Amino acid sequence: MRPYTVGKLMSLINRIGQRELAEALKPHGIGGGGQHSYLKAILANPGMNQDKLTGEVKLDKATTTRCIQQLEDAGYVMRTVDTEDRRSYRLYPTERAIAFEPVLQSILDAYNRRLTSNLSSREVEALHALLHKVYAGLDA
Amino acid sequence: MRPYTVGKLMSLINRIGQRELAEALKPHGIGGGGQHSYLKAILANPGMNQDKLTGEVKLDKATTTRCIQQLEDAGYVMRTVDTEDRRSYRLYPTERAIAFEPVLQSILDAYNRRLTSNLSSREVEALHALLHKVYAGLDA
DNA sequence: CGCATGTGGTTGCGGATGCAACTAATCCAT
DNA sequence: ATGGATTAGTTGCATCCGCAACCACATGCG
Repeated sequence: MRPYTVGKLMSLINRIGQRELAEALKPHGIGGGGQHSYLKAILANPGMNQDKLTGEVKLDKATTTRCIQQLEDAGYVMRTVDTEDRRSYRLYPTERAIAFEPVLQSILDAYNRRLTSNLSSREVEALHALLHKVYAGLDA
Repeated sequence: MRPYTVGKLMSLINRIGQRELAEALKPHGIGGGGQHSYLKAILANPGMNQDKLTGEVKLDKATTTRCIQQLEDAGYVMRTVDTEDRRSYRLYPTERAIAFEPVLQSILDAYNRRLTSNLSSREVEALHALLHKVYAGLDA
């Protein structure tokens, strides 16, 4: 009675969800994938360099380079060379990004609500805790 | 330090998991992504055409074309033109695929066990049920 | 019949992402 | 200090995937 495994379900949910989220962000000039994660991290922690950011977002540093490039082109992020270490950049949100933050948050909230629209708040909590455990197991 | 959202957790888990699964399948000439899903579906239901298969696996029909192509090249799948409808192919597992089935199943089982290695069997059940609900909500 | 419509499958294109190789700057041990 | 590791970031290449345009065959309606 279980047509799909846990792995397959996550794969399906994720693919559908990512597409919907990308669709919601597109009108704001923000591409799909991790871009919104990067922007959120920069808003929460201005001045970070790309390496730290890569660690926050848990993607590849090459992906970081490309997403930051796109966010910069879209006018959400500014990069300045770090005078302490001229290999690295310090990343800051632009005015546009700061003004956009509440909108971004509302889009992400709506997305997470949609993901869990079939679940009671107790179930959401349970799912969250279980996924945390799963992730902790993989990370090790 | 804010915790990850449900959406982000699924994204993280899925990315790590897909990579590991692809790694486990590579020695057998099976690429990552949905390829194993297609092979499993063909083994379970020989003679299907690609359209039905696309529905089973829930991916795009273009992706089906490419994955079947790869499975055929790797010697796991044979295609014969359907004499009833010459537009479509009937898909069959090769001897190699049939011999491989138990191995494939063990790899997928190991993957799902690894995903849930931090969870009790009761928790696995709960996670499974919750993901089903989430998926049902998205599908609608 | 014959053309319009529908359907199975393929291909072109673009986006996302990881790995590996590379550049430039920094750090460290001698 | 100086050469070898290390580190921040970039780029090339490969894979995966969806959408849309397209082709060939099938079906249905007049």
